[in-house]
Amino acid sequence: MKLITCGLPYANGKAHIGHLRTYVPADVYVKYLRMLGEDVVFVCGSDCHGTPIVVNAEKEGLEPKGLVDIYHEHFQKVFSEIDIDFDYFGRTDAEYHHHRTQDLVRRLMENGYIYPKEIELAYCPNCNRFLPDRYVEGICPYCGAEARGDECDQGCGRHLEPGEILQPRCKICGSKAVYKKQTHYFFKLTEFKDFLIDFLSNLRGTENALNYAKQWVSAELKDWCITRNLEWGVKFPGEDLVVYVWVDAPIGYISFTEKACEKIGKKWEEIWMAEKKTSEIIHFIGLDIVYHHCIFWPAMLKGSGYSLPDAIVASGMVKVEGKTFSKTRGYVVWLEDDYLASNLNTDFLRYYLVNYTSHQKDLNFSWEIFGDKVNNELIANLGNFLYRTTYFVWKNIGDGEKAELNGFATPETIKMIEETINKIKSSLEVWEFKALSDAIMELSSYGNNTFQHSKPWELIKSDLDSAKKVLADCLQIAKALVILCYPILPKTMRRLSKVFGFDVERSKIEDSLKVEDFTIYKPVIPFQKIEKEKIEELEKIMMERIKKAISEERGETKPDEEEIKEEIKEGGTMSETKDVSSSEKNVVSFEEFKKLDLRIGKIIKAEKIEKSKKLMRLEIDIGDEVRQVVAGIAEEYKAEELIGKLVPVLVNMKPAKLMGVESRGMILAVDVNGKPILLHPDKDVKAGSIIR
RNA sequence: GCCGAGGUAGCCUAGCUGGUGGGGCGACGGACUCAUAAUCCGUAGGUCGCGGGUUCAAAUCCCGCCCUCGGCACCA
Repeated sequence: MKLITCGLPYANGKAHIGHLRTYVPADVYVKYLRMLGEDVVFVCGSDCHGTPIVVNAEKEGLEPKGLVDIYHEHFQKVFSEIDIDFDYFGRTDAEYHHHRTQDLVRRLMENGYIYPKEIELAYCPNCNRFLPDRYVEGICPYCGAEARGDECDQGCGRHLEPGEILQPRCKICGSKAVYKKQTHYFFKLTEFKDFLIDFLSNLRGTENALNYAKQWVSAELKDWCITRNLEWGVKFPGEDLVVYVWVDAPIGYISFTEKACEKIGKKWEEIWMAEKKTSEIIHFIGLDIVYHHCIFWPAMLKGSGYSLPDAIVASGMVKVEGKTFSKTRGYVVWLEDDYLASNLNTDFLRYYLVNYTSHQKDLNFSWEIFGDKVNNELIANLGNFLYRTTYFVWKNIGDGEKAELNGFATPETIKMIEETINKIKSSLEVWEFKALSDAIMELSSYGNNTFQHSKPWELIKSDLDSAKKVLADCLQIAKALVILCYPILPKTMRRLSKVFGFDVERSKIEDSLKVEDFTIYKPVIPFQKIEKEKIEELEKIMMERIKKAISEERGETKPDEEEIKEEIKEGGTMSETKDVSSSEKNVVSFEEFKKLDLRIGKIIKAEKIEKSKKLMRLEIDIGDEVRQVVAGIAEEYKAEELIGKLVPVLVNMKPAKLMGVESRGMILAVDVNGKPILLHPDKDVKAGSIIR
């Protein structure tokens, strides 16, 4: 038995193309395994806990559950329309999931892997409560950017542990938060280091995932705070706390498997209980959650006696129109509002996602390429062959109802199909769905070739027997294609299998090799071609969204269409192209220059920042005030020699924090191979003198 | 800066135990008409990121460098 899972969608926003980048290949994989006779369980579900959901629900005037209901239903609907057929699509706020989570946590406690520790947490005196990570805003201790309590989302992107953030403020009322002590619980991740190194060396999956994970484990591991102050979530046993959402979310793989097995009559213990395990566990995830699946998750499972995953398959990132996927910047394709609303065949999208590039690589989604691929590959090659073959037989051999062809395929044809099947099998082993679908398209091409060169339209007039021979070969290929394409194009192939008088959903791969007589019922046109206008319409929708996002970002000027097209062509974001050098554009207007507040400052105090290699804390007199500036010059200059020196200062530099020290301004220096050389005015001038 | 993954015709890619660089899409020309102007045949298009080296022979091995993407790090 094999268990296949997909990373859980967070029930806080709508489904977009990024989700499908993982789910479609996983579904394709599952459908092939089933056709190959494997016993498969396929599960997924909504990730329902965590602060963002609580915050958003509050914003919408809903209970968390109410918000989750909306998105849970949305995801289910979208997945079923796109023929992603999970055996069970659960939700982590369900009772059975809480039960499983608590069981796992208890086992970890019993085995001594969880310990309490008093930590300082942000507390809002005004709201009179502890602030969960996402309710806190402040300064990232690593890069100095504005950050959320759990993650430096604007700056360096680092995960922040509770209590790490500097200058915390309450996100709800905006007032300054204070630190208060409270006991939380930690998972001894550090004890699993050796285990993880060993585990990862045996883990299968895509290299993109495994390489990352190995890199992380060999670096420093920290114990992991697994409790939070929140009402919404799985109660931590014996405390008025909730387990961290990243602890309970993956446990959904277990709890959803239980429900799935209940439904289809299998034993979930054979999958998930270490001592009873007889099955394989394969996780399909996005590249962004490799850390959780390759580090936290196996350690949790190991520590609690559950089974370990056998393979982690990570899909590459999604780009939209050549740009990094971004909901806020408008580079996104919404499944319901964009794709499903367009009434395009959902199989088209499945084909694109599977066939554009290797599963591990970044996938670029562009409506223009989409239209080209569908019209020129899917329809012109595959669709055309299926239709021309079945239609020709039905029209020339049949009696209006159906056509019965006495004729059998030749061994050469069977061999060709066999080769295709072998390619499919070997591609599945390494999760290469592009190679797989290319092999199928090759078979279709071979079919077109056979048809074209044998000229049945001429033979039928002179030599009916020869014509039938040719047609039998073509029909065999066509029927094989219906079967072999089904996992990728389920909707279409279900329809087409009826033309051949069988149900492809119940077929096995080997059925495509079965040589038999054919009966063809009235053919259907496999795919509807995509009109140019449709593509333009969809491009326009995206364009409008990007335009809106840019104007929101800029605050005023609205970019025109040409500008965006230009920008898509060039690559690089709007803001990047604005100030990044590209010969002509690399010209600064006087207006722009005026924005810089450059002055001469006098260094009145200097001291090296402890524990830092390069950083120097400076106090600089800039005329009307004394500024604290951090500069990376400690390797080149000693504190004593800096006192009294006049240096150029960019006064209105965005403030930042470095090594926990605030820096308000930036001193200018010459860069010689990365080493700073300070600049001094030619004559002695007053501190605060303007530079221009 | 460090660590990964990459850089092969306009785009997606195969080839990476070394031996005259394959395929698909697009472009161009032709053939055909059963077919959703689909198909089939042919042509053009590549300094295989750059520079060295090993070798009779390198996209393929070694060294250095550049660029892209992702992760990490004390960029101000």
